[in-house]
Amino acid sequence: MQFSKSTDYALHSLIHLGNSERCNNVGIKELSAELGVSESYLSKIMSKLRRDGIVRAVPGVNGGYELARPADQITFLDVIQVIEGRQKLFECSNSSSRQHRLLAEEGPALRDPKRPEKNDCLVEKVMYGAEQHLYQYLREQTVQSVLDNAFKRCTHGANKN
Amino acid sequence: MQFSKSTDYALHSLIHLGNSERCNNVGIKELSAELGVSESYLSKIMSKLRRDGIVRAVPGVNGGYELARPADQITFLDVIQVIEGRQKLFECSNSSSRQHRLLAEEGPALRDPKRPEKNDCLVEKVMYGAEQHLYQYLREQTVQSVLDNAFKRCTHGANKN
DNA sequence: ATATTATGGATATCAAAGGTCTTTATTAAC
DNA sequence: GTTAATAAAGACCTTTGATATCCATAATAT
Repeated sequence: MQFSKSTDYALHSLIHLGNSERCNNVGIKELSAELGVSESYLSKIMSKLRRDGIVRAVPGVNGGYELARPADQITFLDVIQVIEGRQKLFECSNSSSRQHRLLAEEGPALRDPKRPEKNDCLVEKVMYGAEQHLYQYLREQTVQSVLDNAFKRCTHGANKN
Repeated sequence: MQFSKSTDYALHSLIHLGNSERCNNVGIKELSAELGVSESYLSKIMSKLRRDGIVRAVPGVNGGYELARPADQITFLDVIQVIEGRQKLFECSNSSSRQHRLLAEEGPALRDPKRPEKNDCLVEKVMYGAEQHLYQYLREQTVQSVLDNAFKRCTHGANKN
């Protein structure tokens, strides 16, 4: 269970965009040189980010990418969900097994006839909690907060001058 | 980014073991029938759990598996780390890129010569935080707590009698 | 001894990640 | 208008990991 390299590339690209001057598009050449990834592969990732409204892109001479909204409104969760997809972190693969009938048994009379055997898996419930915890944290982390951290370290170092 | 089916199988198997009588081994036949997975595949997963000290196994007639320690001392994190491995959730793939030299630059004089360019990635730092949050939650969830939940629901339903 | 059960190795299959190349569409500058 | 630069999209390839099966071996109770 690991985040993909694509997520890595996407996050670093966005940080670079957030760090460069406003109203100044950054081309795929610059980005790919910056990250050490091929232009063709990185451009696929940027296209995904564009389709999801994270960045804007203009083709043509002097074209390139820029953030589609302020850096403090682009969360890590946004980026991760674009790149990794939006499936649940965990899905029980055998909801109809005997174990679930036993563990989830509350007496047939109590069963809601509208939701026959959905969401009965207690393991899934726990893991869904894990997902919510993780997502809450990732929602609080933004492109801007990373830039702020970097800046803090710079000025901290510059105090000596 | 999703947990594997193997993790699913492992967790459900452990819950079944925790739910069955003490001093009574459960064979791979019973487990695989319970979960609807092949014996050969599930046995590989159980072997992993055994090598990591989560379950005990005895071969031979009437052999099988049992929990190696009390169910409240087997956390979800334990199981996940055995099955999914212990790599970090996120590893920066380009720590030596220009971006990191820029963002992590605190002035050459401030650099710790012992740790030249390790752990300089701010994205990795954020994601490490995410990992710690997730792990903290998963450490609090045990095989026993799932069984308790199931039991609570049963007695709750049985109140009507 | 024999039947039963777990273990480990070899192998097969399939999907997804990671990556390249080519063609097309769009834009600025000349 | 032509051209050079740039993003977009699709076809394709390779590698890797998850999932799974099968067989031979070891251990154990009866």
